[in-house]
Amino acid sequence: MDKTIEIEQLLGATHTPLAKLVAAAIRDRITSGEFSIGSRLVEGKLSEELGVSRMPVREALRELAAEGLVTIEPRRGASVTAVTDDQKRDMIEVRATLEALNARLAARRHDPEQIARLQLVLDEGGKITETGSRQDFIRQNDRFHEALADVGGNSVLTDMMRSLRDRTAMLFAPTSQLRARENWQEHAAILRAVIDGDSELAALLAARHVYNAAQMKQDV
Amino acid sequence: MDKTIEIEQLLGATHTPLAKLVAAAIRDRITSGEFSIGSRLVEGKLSEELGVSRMPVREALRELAAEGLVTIEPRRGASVTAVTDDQKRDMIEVRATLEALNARLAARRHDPEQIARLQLVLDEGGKITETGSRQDFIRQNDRFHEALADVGGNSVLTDMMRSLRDRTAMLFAPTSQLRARENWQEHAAILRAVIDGDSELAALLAARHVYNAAQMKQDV
DNA sequence: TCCTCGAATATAGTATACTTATACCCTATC
DNA sequence: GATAGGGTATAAGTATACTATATTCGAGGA
Repeated sequence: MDKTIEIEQLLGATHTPLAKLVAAAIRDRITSGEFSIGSRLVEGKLSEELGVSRMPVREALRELAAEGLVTIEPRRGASVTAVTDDQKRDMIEVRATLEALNARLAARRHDPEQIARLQLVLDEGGKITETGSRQDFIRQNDRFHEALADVGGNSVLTDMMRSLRDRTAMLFAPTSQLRARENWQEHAAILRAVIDGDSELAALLAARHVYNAAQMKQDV
Repeated sequence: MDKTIEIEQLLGATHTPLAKLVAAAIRDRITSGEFSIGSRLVEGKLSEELGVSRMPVREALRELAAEGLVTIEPRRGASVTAVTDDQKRDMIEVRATLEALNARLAARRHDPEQIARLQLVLDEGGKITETGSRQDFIRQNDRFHEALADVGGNSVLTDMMRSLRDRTAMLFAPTSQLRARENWQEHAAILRAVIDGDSELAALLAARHVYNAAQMKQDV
């Protein structure tokens, strides 16, 4: 039972609540595809596998339900959320709108220090796009969006965008080296608009960026 | 202990999980101001008061934390979320943007059946504004926004708007009969734009409506 | 007098045990 | 042979008991 040992070590090292670690473990297994869409997540099974009691597992499942990754039906238990095509469209639509708002705010606030940090992330990402692994790219992509959210400076918006990013992670995985490069060029264009203080352009580019990354036709 | 009896009755009547009922009870006490901002919500105390064990209370607190109503610090427990002025501004900004998006979508989709239902809610609300209690008004207001979200037809958006509505409930309580009447006139104007299929006007009115309800200057 | 260290208490985190509801399967009857 | 009803098994909901950590208050020394 590797997972058990792993969690116990983590428990010893950190003071993080078990539920958080369990949630992370389950989240991993879902995003990696080990738990396929619609499969049931039984509290007892998971608690045995992870070597903890049912309570932390239960809490973790509720947490993941709040994130939208799992669905809980009363007296029926938890299962991996099945995302319909409609819901995908909905999420992307909202995400595009929120990213646009954030880009607009970022261009307006125009905080030099945070923009410098964003520039740094962008430059790093340029290299990673060429040489790094897929995993590295995804992580750096996340960093860029997080940094851009910081420039925007709206904490509520930041949280919501992060949540949506997590929930759409599977949909947005870059399909090719070409798409990864395009993706990063779009980031650069957004940053330029932010630096220029061109809020409308920044908003437009950010929205379009989401649709492009989702490889969907934008019907606005 | 009235609350205890109340909950037990509900438990007998419905098959809703206790945690849901507990969450509702705590939510009520927070929004009604009985639990003031920043006050600690101790699991043991609440479980005693409500006549249930700590587990449902614990789950309820996590649920409320996910909604943003309470804040949980590891090993420190839960407290009523203190919302800073900055965060209020942030929430209103995001809410205005999302309501605008929804109104735009509603005007585009233009579903006659759902629009008819919305019209019904609007008409009812007109009467309540004049004769009903403050509580009735708040409930009807909620119904209108929920119905408008249905017309928009984006489920993800609907959930997010509901969450934001809950979190900003205190900020939006109508301060006067005059404001309540204005509020309802704004609703009527939004509906008209939706019926006309004028998506841009609907979006503009919806955003402005949020800022007006929050009694904030709109700086867009 | 104030600061620091430690012990006691309060409270969150976790485990285990018990209760209740749901689902599935088997049997009996039509 | 099919369907309805009951019984059993499985898993969620809830309670209680135990453990670990944080905070508070008091005592002792600087």
